[in-house]
Amino acid sequence: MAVPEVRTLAERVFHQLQDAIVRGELAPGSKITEPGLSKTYGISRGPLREAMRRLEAHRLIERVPHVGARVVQLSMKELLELFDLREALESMAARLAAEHMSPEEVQGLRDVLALHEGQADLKRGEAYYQREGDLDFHYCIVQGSHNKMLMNLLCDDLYYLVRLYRTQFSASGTRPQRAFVEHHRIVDAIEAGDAELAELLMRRHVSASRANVADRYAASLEQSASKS
Amino acid sequence: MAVPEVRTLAERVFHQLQDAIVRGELAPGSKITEPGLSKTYGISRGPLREAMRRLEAHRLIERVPHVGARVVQLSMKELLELFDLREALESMAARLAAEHMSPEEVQGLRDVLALHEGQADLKRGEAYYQREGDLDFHYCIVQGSHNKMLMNLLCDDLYYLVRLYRTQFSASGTRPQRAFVEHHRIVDAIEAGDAELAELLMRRHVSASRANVADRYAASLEQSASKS
DNA sequence: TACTTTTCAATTGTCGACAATTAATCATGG
DNA sequence: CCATGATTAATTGTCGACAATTGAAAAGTA
Repeated sequence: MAVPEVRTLAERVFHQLQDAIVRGELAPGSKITEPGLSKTYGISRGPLREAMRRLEAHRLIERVPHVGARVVQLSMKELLELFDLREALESMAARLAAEHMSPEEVQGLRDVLALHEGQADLKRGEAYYQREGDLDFHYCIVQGSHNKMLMNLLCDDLYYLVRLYRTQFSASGTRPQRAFVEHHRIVDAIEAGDAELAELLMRRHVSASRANVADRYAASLEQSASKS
Repeated sequence: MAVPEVRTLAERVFHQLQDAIVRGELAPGSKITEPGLSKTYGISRGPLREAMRRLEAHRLIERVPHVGARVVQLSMKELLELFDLREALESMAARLAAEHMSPEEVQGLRDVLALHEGQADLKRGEAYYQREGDLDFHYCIVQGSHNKMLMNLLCDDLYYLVRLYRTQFSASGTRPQRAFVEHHRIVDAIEAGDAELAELLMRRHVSASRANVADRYAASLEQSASKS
């Protein structure tokens, strides 16, 4: 993956903080203070504030004037809303990808799937790799849409939020295997240039993913209820 | 319209600059410098840079490290991409609105249309009010979706870009009248709770709007070609 | 004259200090 | 003992100055 050249301190700290949040080192909902981070990362508050502004723009932290900032914490309602957005946007991306992707790009997609499958064989049951690979797949399709606005929206804004909650509600049971199959069907449709089918399959794929998350959440609620 | 309370200098200047850009006072593509704006608005570069970061987040300006910032300038390709995004997102909003809007909210929508129609009678032919009213209408429906993520995306990010190019390629010919009718049909579908129809009508509505912009652009190209 | 190199002015990036606001602590009175 | 109000410590907002980088103008050479 091409690491973007970092030309300023603010930019470097932005990426460091982004990583820390997505990896869960900074827990969702936890408060972050400027003097604290300033000392942690060894920079003054100026560039730190710029980094925080960018995090706010990407919706990874929330700021209140004169009060402070805290790491974003999505409710289940909001997490499901996020999936609804993905359904609308990624199905559109799949349609555009089917219309505009070059043969080379399609081959790249197949490579991602192959790599992905190899990892799944190696680490069957470990959801972590599966989910990262899943996101790579979706990332490629968005790129294939050749729609700059859509790429910005999904890759720069929404996917970081998705990654944040990836570990918490990752796919379970037979879902990973089924997701594999769905991925292949989607690539088939794109390769065939069948825009309508690609759109439909992607819509169903994201919708199934959403349902899986909702089910796991409901299950976790029942479990915690039976304990008390 | 509820003006958000401004609690900091950076926030105030952010709104002032946002207005200046959307109203066209700062031309698309024009370069903006920190010392310049700092003197214009009578604040130091600290809060000004925060305001500029927020403008960048909303995609109203573009910054390059160590070089500077300039007001965003969409190519026709990007402008049409923006309409594609709206088509996907607003059709989704219309579907959700049909499912979740309360009778009071629907009445509010009707009020907007009535006000809108009165203005159109008063100022027939003046596209400015028409387009502002149009955006109000779309704004209301997004609110009616009750999807916070969707509201943020459309109202905070995309609509400012739409407003930027509203004057340049506003509806023409019989388009405003037809847009009126389409608006009413959409509200009818929402009031009837017909989510599928509302989604379809909104998709067509935005698509027609997009086609109108593309036509006007093609026409302006022909005109400038015949001149030279 | 055309091209390269050097210099320099302007702009952006960074820092530390001070002012304004907030939230928690503590004292006071009921 | 609880509630209310003042005090204070901590955090955020703002400012001006200095350092680093860039792009262009100026000087020098083939």
